[in-house]
Amino acid sequence: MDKAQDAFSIADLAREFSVTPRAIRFYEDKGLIAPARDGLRRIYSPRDRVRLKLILRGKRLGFTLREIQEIIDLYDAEPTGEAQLRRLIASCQRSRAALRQQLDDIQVTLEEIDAVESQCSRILEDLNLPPKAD
Amino acid sequence: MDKAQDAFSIADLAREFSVTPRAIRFYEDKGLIAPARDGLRRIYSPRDRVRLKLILRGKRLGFTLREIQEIIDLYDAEPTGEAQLRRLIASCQRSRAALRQQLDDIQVTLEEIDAVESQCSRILEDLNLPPKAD
DNA sequence: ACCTTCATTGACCTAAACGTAAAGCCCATG
DNA sequence: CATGGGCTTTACGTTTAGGTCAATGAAGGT
Repeated sequence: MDKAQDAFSIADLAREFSVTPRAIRFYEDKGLIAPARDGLRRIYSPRDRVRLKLILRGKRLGFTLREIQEIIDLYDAEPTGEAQLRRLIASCQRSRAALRQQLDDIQVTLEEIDAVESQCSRILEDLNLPPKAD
Repeated sequence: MDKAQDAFSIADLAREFSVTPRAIRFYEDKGLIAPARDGLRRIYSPRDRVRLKLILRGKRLGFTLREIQEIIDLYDAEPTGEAQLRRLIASCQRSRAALRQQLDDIQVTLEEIDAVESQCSRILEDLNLPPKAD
C-alpha cells in the first residue's frame, strides 16, 4: 500500500508548499508548469509536483521566474544535437559559477552572524555573571 | 604610502561594484546608506563603501532591500539593553536558519547540475568516439 | 431546488527595484 | 564666455511577482 498519491488538486499543493493557489496559477501563466485538466480543473501529477518544488527552490535562491523557466527547460530538454549539448554544458558551468558565488556569500555571512551572536552572548554573560563584582 | 582612499564619489563606487549611480541613490532613498555631502555631492567614506558591499551581497543572496536594511541595522546596533541583546540573538538564529536552507538548496542544485552536465559529456563522447564503430 | 464549497477566468491593483529622460548646478578649460 | 563633464533632483515609466475582487461553474449535501 503505497501512500504516494498520483494526483493533486491545486489546493493540495498550495497547502503542502505554503503558497497560494493564485501563485501556482501564476506560474502556469508564465509557462513554468502545465498541469492536466479535468474540464476546467487543474490536476497535478507527481511530476508537476516536483516541478513546483523546483520552482520554489529556484525562488528561494533568488532566481526570477524567467530564469527558473530556462533552468527547468534545460532539465527537460533531452538535447539531441551536439551544439545543443555543448550549449547545455556551457549553461551548466555558468549556473555553477553563480551558485558558487552564492555559496561563498552565504559562508561569509554566516561567519559574520556567528561573530555578532557570540559577541552578544559574551555581553549577556558579562551582564549577568558579575552583577556587582569588583 | 597606503593606497587606500578614504573618500569616494558615487561614480567611483558605481564603477567598482558594477552598479549604476541611480541604484546607489535609490539605496540611499530607502535609508540603506547615508553618505556625507559636500554641498550637493555625495561623498562616500570607507564605511559607506563597506555598507554598499553588504547591500550588494544581500542582493546576491536574494534578500529584499527592506530585509537588508534590517540586517544592516542589526549589525550597527551596538545593543544596550538585555532585551535588545536577546532579540538580536534570536534574529541571528533566524537568519542562520534561512541561510542554512539556502546552503542546502544550493548544494542540491549543484549536484543536479553536475549530474546533467556529466550526462551531457557522456553523450557527447558517445557521439564522437564511435562515429562508425560496430 | 437550494446552499455551500472549491475552482476557474479576467480585470485591475500593488510593491519593489530600478531605468530613463529632463533640467539645473558647479567647475575647469580652451 | 561658453562648453563639456560630472553630479544633482524631480518625475514618470517598467518589470516582476503576485494580491484582490468579481462573476461564473461544477460537485456534493440536505
